[in-house]
Order: sequence, then structure tokens, then C-alpha cells
Amino acid sequence: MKEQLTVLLQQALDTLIAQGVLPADTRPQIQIDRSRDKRHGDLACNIALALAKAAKRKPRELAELICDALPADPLVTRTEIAGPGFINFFLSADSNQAVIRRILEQGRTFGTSTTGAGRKVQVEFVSANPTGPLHVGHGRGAAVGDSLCRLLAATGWHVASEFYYNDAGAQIDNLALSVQARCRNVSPDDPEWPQDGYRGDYIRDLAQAYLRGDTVDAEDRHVTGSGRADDLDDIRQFAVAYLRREQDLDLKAFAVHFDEYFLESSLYRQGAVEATVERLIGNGHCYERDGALWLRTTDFGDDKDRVMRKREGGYTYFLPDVAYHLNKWQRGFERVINEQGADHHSTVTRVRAGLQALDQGIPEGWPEYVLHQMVTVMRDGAEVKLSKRAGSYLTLRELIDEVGRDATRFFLVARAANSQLTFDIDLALSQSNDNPVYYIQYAHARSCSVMRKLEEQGWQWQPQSALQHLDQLQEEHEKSLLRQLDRYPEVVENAALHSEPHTLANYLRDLAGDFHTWYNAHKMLVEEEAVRDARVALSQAVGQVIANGLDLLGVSAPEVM
RNA sequence: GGGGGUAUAGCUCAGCUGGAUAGAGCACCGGCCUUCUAAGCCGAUGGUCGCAGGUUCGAAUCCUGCUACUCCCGCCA
Repeated sequence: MKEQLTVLLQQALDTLIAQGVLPADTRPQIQIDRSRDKRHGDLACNIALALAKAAKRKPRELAELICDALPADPLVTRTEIAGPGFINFFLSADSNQAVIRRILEQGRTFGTSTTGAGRKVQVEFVSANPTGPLHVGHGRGAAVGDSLCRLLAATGWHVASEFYYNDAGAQIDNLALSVQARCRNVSPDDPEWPQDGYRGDYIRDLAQAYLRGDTVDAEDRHVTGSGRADDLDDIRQFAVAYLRREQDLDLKAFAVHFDEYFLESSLYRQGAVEATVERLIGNGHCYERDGALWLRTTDFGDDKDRVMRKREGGYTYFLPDVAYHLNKWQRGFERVINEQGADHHSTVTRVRAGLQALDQGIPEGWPEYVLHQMVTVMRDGAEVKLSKRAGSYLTLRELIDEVGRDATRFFLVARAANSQLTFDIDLALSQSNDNPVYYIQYAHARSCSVMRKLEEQGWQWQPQSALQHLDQLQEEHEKSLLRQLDRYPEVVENAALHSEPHTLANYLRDLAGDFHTWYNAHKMLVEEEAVRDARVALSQAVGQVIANGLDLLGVSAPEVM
């Protein structure tokens, strides 16, 4: 609808240019906004305010001229000039009601677009090292990252999801030593316990499984434990597989899927790390100091230079990170979005600097980052304390078991990533309108219930004939709902474009609120057939949009509650 | 000390990327009411958008400088 209006406005401006009212070189950005206030019509345009100076006229006067030059169109019933010079458009009832037809015809595809045009985008998220179960912070990454994938796919991108992890570094050695200690019945408080060992109880379970000779099947590896406590390498293999399997189960419980699991070790095996170092040295961005090899990242906006190769010869994590991202670039991803905890923010500049130093024509802002802030968990009005030293923390799976997948996903995705999040378990569990998940799902269930009730009463409802009666939707509540429904495709588009899935969550809460209000105010299953047809059509449309939107958040839309 | 993030109603948070009188839910207050599903419904009150400047027709939104909270700042990952 905005597009049609833009065309009309452009024609009006062309006319004014031809008449000499506007300078010939006017290249205006036509911006059309939805009116917040009903009295300001349906859509508003600020073009007269923006062009007033160029036209050397008062904004209202120019607005008048634009309106006069506007071609007539059945879409627009009338225009009005308001405030400092806004042009308000009042659209025909017909065009407002047409959204229901679009929704019912398009069904599950309503709200999707082809904006991405099949271009390749990769979303990397979670990327937890296999040293323990996933915690709530990983859950936030999983919820946000997976929703981003869904949003991008819905807007026409070719999406690949990826999980990156280190299966061979110092932390994994540490893991193996911890498991070995447990195999030998050493406890975290014993003097022989390894320095910085992983103290959690899961290490004990892991050790027992190893000693039993269990076989573990993870998504990307399969290992049988030998049970030999002396074989540290075997323990390492087993421990990584075991914890990867645990994480797979966590992700499965969360309905999150990855197309690719990428191993840091593979970069070394393929020589990608060496090749990257040589390239960086060859480009003259490196120097030696104190026996270490440094990259001059300050040339690319970092606040200090970074060590790439340590004095003892090993590489810092930063170098494989650069090699990894070069690999992503070579795989042809036009966009790469990395979803990570905000504590990794310092790597952003570093990785981008490294990529620039490679001189491969990689854009400066590539890759994109979505960084999420910390999650704290509340239960019974008090913060659930997480003790890293004792290795005790609330795992993602425990949270899902307690409040369910839908509530967990919704709560973790419903807040802007870059603000801190408090997860209120009591709220997530409550079946009341305080709980947005319940509130939204209930709106969907209600819309389904109306249909069931209709059939019980022996009434017929056919979309084709119902669509003939949309002019019956005259109540204010119905008009607000129509406006709300009409926004949905834009909401999806913007959420995908700006990597902000929380805006979709907010939208759904608003839509559900409008639906409940309408439901309370007006009976749908009235005797009068035309009115009933139209209202059921609206109810169906709302249910469809809620189902579509919830799906993009990875939340189910139950038909009965 | 350097950097990231945040700051909006008593509380939890929105605010469509610069638009018109800043919104919602809780809480509080006043009415109504038990329904096509069982979250009751309607309304009122409540704001120096952290502070101070700047940019322009117009700023919660952009820029600069402060303040508070928070996270990061290793030849760990």
C-alpha cells in the first residue's frame, strides 16, 4: 500500500517539477509513515516539510500544491494537511480490509518476502566449547540466533547456521585432566585435583560413562570409551564426544538445528592458520617483539596491537579466529552474522582488523555481530545464584524442563539483545496475562476455538463467501486490528534487516492484546450471517499471523489450551 | 586509565531507526461483570525520556561532553 502511495506522490512531485514549483534537480526520499493517531488518517507523509526549503515555500503551502497535483486513486478517499505540513492520507475501507484476503490466501507464507533474493548469509551462534552443558547465556544465543535464521529465511535469504568449537586447545586438555582425576576418584577439593579443573558433577558422570566403556553418538562424532584411566588422549576424545552429545540434547530440546559444526582443529589440519600468518606477514602488517609475533591491528582501529604467535610458538586464539573468518568469506557468504555473548566484544575489532590486513577485499564492516548481554535468573523473587567455582549453574536443559521450550525461547528472544535480561521463572510458569507467551498463544487458541464453536453450532464458513462481507467490519476494534495485521510484513522485514527478533515478539504481544480486547467487546458468532462471516475471517487472519510470527520465534501455536 | 552496553511512569519494559499530545503490562484508585474458553472488562492517576550543550522545520531517537550501573581490557579461549 505504501508502494502505491509512493508512486502517486512521485507523480505529483514530477508534475510540480514540470511546473517549476520545485527545482528540476529535486530527488526526494519519499518517506511514508503509519499514523499513530487515527485522526491523522492511515498514512502520513512529511515530504512537504522536507522540500519546503528547496521550494522556497511554507511547508503547508507546498503540501497543498502536492495534494492538488496528486492523481486520483481509488485507494485514497481523501487527504488532509495537518500540523506543520504533514499530508495525511485516509485510505478506503476496501483497501484496509484487503489485508484479510491476503492473509487467508497466502496462509503460512504471509509476511515472507524475497528481499534476500537467495543471497548467502551465515549465522554463527552458540559456539560453546565442549567443556560443559549449555547454560542460560548459551540459551539466549540459541534463541536469538535461531530466530535470526528463521527471519532471514523468511525474507528470502539462503541461510546457513553454524556452530564453531575448539576441540583441541588448552581448555580441552583441562577437561581431559578433570575427567581423568574423576576416573581416579579424585574430588575437586582434594589436593591432587588439577589446577583450574572443571568441578561440576557432570564431570563425575562423564568419568563413569568412560570407565563403563559407553559409546556416545553426537551430531558430528561417535566415540566408544576404552575405560583406561591412563590414556589421556582417549579420555579427551571421549569427553569431547560426550559433552557434544549433551549439548546436542540441549539444542534438540530447544528445537535448534545447525547445518554445520565447524572444528577449530580443522583449520590447523588444513594449514589455514599457517597460510593466514604468512599472508599477514607478507602484507607487512606484522613485527616481532619480545620473541612473539605481533599484528599491527592499531592500523585498523584497534587500541593496541595483538600477539598472534606466542613466544613459546603456539598461536593465540585470535589467529585461528581470523583464519576461520577468511574461510567463511571464501565460502561465499555475502553476510555473516556472529551471535555471541557481549563479553567477547573485544574480538570484534580484532577479527575485522585481521581480515582487513589480509587485503582480500573483505568489506570493513564484515562480519556483522549481534552481541547479547548477560542473563540473570529469578525464582521466588530472588536471583538464582550461579557458582562457577563449584561448577554449579542452571543449565539450559533444566530451565526448559522447568518452564517449557516455548516460554524459554520466547523470554530469551523477546528482549533487545544488547540489554541485560532477567529471566523470571515464576512469570514464565504463570498462566495469566502477565505472561506474554501464554497471552499470545491463548489468542491463537481462541481463534481456533471460535472455528470449532462455529462448527458445533452447525454454521458454515467459507473463505470465498466470507471475503465478500468484509465491509461489515466497522467497529473501531476491528479497524485497529486491520491496521495491526497490515504491519506484520514490515515487522518481519525490519526484524530481519536489523537482526532484532525481539521487535517481532513485541508486535505479537500487541496483536494478541488487540485481539483479546476485540474478543471481549464483540461477539463473533452472531446470528447475522454477513457480520459473522466477516468477524470469523478477521479472527482467522489474526490466528494465522500469530502462528506465522510465533514460528519465526521458534514458539508453537497450540490450537487448544 | 581504555573500550562495549545500558539509563524512558513506583516496578518490568516498548517506542516502527528524526515526526504531530512519548506507549503497554503490572502496582495503586474508581466503576462494571461472569461471556463464543478458562487471561475477567472499562476507565482515571502517574514522565524534566540520567544531566548539560549542539545539529534543524521537528530530537527519547543523531553529534559532543559529563554522571551512574554493568561487562571486557592475558603471549587464556
